[in-house]
Amino acid sequence: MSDTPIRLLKGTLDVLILRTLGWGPAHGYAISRWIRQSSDDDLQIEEGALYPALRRLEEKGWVASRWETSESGRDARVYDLTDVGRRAMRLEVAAWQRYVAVFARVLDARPRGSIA
Amino acid sequence: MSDTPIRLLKGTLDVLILRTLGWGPAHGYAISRWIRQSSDDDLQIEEGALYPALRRLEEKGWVASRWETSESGRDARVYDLTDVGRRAMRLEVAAWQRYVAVFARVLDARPRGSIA
DNA sequence: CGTCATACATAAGTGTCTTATGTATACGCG
DNA sequence: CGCGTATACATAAGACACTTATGTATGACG
Repeated sequence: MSDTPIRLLKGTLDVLILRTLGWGPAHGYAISRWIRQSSDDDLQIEEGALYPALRRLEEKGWVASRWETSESGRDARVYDLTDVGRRAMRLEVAAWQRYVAVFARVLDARPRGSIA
Repeated sequence: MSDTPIRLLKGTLDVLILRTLGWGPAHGYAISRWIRQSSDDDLQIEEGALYPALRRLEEKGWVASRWETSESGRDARVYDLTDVGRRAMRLEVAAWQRYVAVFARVLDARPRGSIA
């Protein structure tokens, strides 16, 4: 949409990945592509952020991975939400929405008189 | 509101400070208090985050500071938006809202079939 | 006169991002 | 057949902005 891709705020990538995997198993490249496409090219996930993030999620037990070979013969590591991960996804999405709501409260708040 | 204060996402503090100073000059402690109060105690700004952030904003030329002594005799460093800072505030608020909108697009997007 | 709220400051540690670099395969095209 | 592009993964180095911990100091209140 915009001319320049938006810079990711640190700590906000995991929920995007989790939500994406909520639609079904996918490999890293496909996750990245889905986020880019569904954001209308506003979000470009760098590989240097994506793969470490997938590792972290796997270490937390929220996703599981396995190597697969597609019909075309290409190898790819396919990620899938675990049961814990699916619950975490819902919690993380809710946490993000809470964050947004809290910010809206502060940004919209109007003081009576001086705040100092 | 919640039992535990929300953890700040990195990179999201500046816009809160700028918006707060948009209501008028204030010293650090008052900025922190205003953010806490207007967020209904959800956001607690740590001093280790606040003062470095104010320094950054001053180095960018978005805020200016001066030492003042209140009627009670206490010294405090009072911050105020510069003209550039006031424009930056509007841009930063808009950038945050854009970020939220982009995230909503991704989180709400529904694939047709598999994304992989 | 002790404790709490106010007020500022900085160092050390942490985590997650960007940038840069490397490897390797499939596919279309001329 | 050779070449560029898209696909696919991985990691190191660096930057940056938080948290945690610590320190100093004053005013107000009981």
